[in-house]
Amino acid sequence: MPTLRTAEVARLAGVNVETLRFYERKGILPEPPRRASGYREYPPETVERVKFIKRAQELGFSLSEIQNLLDLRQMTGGKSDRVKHLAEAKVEEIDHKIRDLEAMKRSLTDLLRACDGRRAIASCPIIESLGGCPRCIGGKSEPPTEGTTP
Amino acid sequence: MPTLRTAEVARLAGVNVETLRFYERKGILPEPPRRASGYREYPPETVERVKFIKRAQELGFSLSEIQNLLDLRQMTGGKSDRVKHLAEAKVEEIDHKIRDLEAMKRSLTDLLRACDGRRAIASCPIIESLGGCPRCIGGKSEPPTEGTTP
DNA sequence: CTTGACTCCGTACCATACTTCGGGGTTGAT
DNA sequence: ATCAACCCCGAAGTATGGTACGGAGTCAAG
Repeated sequence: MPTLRTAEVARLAGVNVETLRFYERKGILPEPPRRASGYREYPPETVERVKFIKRAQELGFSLSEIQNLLDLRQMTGGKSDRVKHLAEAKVEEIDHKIRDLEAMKRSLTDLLRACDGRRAIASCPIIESLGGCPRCIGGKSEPPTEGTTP
Repeated sequence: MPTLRTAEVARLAGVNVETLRFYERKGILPEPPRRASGYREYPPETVERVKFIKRAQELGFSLSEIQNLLDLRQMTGGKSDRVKHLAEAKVEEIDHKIRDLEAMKRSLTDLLRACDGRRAIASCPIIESLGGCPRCIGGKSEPPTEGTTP
C-alpha cells in the first residue's frame, strides 16, 4: 500500500478526517500530492506524524511548538548553529518537564504510601512538588513549611 | 503578611488578576474569605496553588484534571480505595509522559550529536520517538522503515 | 450506469482557557 | 475630602484546537 486516503490516515492515527485538513491548513501537515480528481494521496508516514502530534500535545506542547520540533528534524543539513540552539533549548525544556513530572509522581506515591499505611498524610505535598520551579519569580522564598492547613 | 489581595496573588503567581476570578468561578481555586466590602482576602498558599496550576498545564493537564489532582490531595482521610485508584492511574499516566519525554529528548540529543559531528542525520528520529505508544490502535504494525523522504 | 461510500471545499459552530470592557464601590495616603 | 489605585461584577471578546454541516464531485462494485 503505497499511499493512503484521508479516511485511512485518520483511522490509523485515531483522529477525525477534518483534523487532517485542519492540520494542513495550519501548515503542520505538509500538503500531500493529489490525484487528478483532487483527492489527497498521503504517504504512509503521515500516520506516524499525526500520532506524534497528538502525543506531543498531551505532553504540553502547542501545535506551533510541535511544528518547530518537526521543522528542526528537517533542518539537519543547513546552518546548524540556529538549529543547535533551538534543539538545546528544547532539550532543556523537556528536562524541566521530566523533573517536574517526577516530582509530581513522587508526591502522588507518597500519598499512596500514606493511604496504604492507613494514616492521614501530614502535609500537602502535591502543590509543593512543583514549588521549586527555578524560573519563577522570587526563587523559592518560603522554606518548605509544614502545616499548610491548620 | 497574613492575607493577600487579588493583585498581590496575581503578581506573585505571575498571572492576570482576572485569571484568579476565572479559576474561582471554575472551582479550581476555593472561594477565599471576604472583607465586609467584598474584597477577597487570599491565604498566602494560594500563590503556590496557582503556580502549581500553571505548571501542571504546561505539563499537559487540563484544568479539570488539575482540579482532580488537587482534590486527591485533600481526600486523604476518607474512603481511601477510590482515592488510591485515581492516584495510581495518575501515577501511570505521569510515568507514560516521562517515558515519552525521555524518548523525545533522546532523539533531540541524537540530532545534536549529528550536528556536532557535522554530518547529516540518517533518519528522522523525532517522530519515531513517540511511535511506540502502547495505547495506540494497531500496536506498532509497521516496522521502523528507513527512507522517510525519498 | 447507478448507487453508496468516500472526497472535496468553505463556513460555521464548539469547548477550553482566558482577557477585555464598562460601570461602579473601597482604600488609604495626602 | 479627594483622588489614584485598587476591587467588585457580569458580559462580551479572543486564541487555540478542533468538529459539524451542506452541497457537489469521484470511485468502485454490482
